[in-house]
Amino acid sequence: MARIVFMGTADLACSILQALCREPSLEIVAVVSQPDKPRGRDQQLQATPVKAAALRAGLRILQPERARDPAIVDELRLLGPELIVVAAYGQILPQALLDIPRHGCLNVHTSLLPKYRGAAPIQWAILDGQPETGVTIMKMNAGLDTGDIVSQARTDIAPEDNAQTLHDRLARMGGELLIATIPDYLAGRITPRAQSMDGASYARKITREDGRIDWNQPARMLWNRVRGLTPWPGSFTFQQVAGKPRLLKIWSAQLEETTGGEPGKVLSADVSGIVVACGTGALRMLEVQREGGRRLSAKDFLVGNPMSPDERLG
RNA sequence: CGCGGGGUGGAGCAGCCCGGUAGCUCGUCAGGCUCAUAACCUGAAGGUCGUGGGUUCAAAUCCCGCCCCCGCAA
Repeated sequence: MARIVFMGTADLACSILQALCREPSLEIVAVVSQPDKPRGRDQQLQATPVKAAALRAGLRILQPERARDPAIVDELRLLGPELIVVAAYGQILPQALLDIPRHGCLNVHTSLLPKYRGAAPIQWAILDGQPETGVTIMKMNAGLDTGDIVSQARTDIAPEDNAQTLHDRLARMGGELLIATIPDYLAGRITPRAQSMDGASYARKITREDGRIDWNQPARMLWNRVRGLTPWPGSFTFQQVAGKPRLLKIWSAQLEETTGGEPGKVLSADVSGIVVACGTGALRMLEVQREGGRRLSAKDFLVGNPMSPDERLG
């Protein structure tokens, strides 16, 4: 049995951890996750998804404030792992930590490296309108997602995909690929190859403001924005209600070939959706949610929240 | 106690501030009209107004507790 330490924090990492747990040839000697943080409406301390999963699995949990803390590096060294697997951990790991396992550290990254290194590869792949993306297993080095590639798997980005569906698919693929890769990797049957110099890009963190819809942009870009930022942070616009702007989140939409009308103008609003003019083309909003309200189909939304053609959103 | 919105027939909302016959749009059912329709007309069914208590002659409406949903923030 190979002794393994797992490091991860977000939901994605849970899927990876669970895949590792199902593998009888691996022994997970410890799980490292970020400290509990205030979350939710009440700002209460909450365990990270990975910590919760590790607790259920009865695994040993470490939650250092900083991974570069010498104390935690020493503690991990004492555990004597042959391999460390990292997924969506959220901190840069120091060389001293990377050097601990005999076989180094493997990272599961949800993009086809060297494209979309960094924090939000799934969202940016959709935002950029990429036809495909994938998952990469790499041998970590001190850089940000710059390690040598061990294995990759790709998948098409479908029109129906959003950041959630793609995330879930890549999480599953990542777990499967990792399980398939580890035996060969540990046996030395895989030679990691360096990432190509060109084609590299960086997927910076998404912020709430990225969700703001600018109706002057082409419909296709806004469509990608809606899909790429669902479910978090979500894209949003504003509707003027009684002279005050009211937040309106857009959960799903379709591209509309219709043209004409000033950007932001409502072209039609009925059971088939709310069509809004964009810089180029139009966007048909299918599911929306106003502040304080729940997520509704355009049909249900319009019943109690009238929206008239000529109205201007933004 | 981080800020804020909300829980009213099956769905979405109005009514609450200024207590006194529960309203609107949609859906459902029945009938009619139409070549036809997510169309139109007529009629009908369907609600302990989240929950517990209080104030009052009278509470969806005012006061207090509790549960649940959601936006911001993280």
